[in-house]
Amino acid sequence: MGVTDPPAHTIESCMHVSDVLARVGSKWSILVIAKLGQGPQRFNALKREITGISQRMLTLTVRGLERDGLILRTATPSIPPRVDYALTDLGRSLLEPVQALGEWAIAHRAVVEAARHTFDAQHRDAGSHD
Amino acid sequence: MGVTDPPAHTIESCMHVSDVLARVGSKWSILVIAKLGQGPQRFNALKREITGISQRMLTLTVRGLERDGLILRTATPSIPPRVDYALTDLGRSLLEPVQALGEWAIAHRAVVEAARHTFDAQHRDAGSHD
DNA sequence: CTGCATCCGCTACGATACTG
DNA sequence: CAGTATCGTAGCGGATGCAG
Repeated sequence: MGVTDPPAHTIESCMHVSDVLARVGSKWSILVIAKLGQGPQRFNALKREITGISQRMLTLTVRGLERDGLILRTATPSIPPRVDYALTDLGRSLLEPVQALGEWAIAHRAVVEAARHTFDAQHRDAGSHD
Repeated sequence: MGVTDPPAHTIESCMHVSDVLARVGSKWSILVIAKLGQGPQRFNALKREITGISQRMLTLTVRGLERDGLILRTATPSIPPRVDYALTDLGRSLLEPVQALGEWAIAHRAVVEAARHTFDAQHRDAGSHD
């Protein structure tokens, strides 16, 4: 097709970025990736480590991650069944930019919180009197 | 404060990262940030450029971004009213890691799609036939 | 131990209409 | 032109029970 290779990043490209960020943006996803970044983990190990996650969410999260080829699911057909999850090479490569964003988050966390506080304060009495 | 850079990334740190990624992960957010990265834009201009976004979502997105100090809202009290949105310094600093992640998305887009296809194919007849 | 299906509630999202 | 309020929908997310 007549591909109109754009000189810069198009909205279309941003769409794909949105898609990835939507997946990575799911709070549980990066927690799983971060945990798996420390080495392969079993299902219950992940559930135990990631406080607050439900079994359903963990299942859906790992399946989504596996579907995207970010993690590898290794099921051992034994009794009791053992399932290990590990980052793939693709997942590890994703870990880098994610960590970069993570460092930004940590570095500017205070600024963002302050901005929120300021915004909140300005909107508490916006249009109101004392 | 005692910045004793932690030995590794803790779960708690990841929580904050999740928070930021949750905001950035909202597909509309990065589109707005990307658009604003090209220069200040008016409300309708953003709505026109970002195809598919509703007025409600744009308002909410822009307000959330402003609340976090990522963008600056400049309202001109005239008839008709004119409101310009522009990236703050904080927003521009966020643009860097986001673009890094964006390049990852573009670079590995095909791989992810292939992984999805493979996963989908394997699960279409998983457990079926011999 | 792991995974899935169901029920149920909640919040996020989209379209419309109205105000300034 | 910019923004808000309301309504309706739909997908997300949590708890439970069951199956391999």
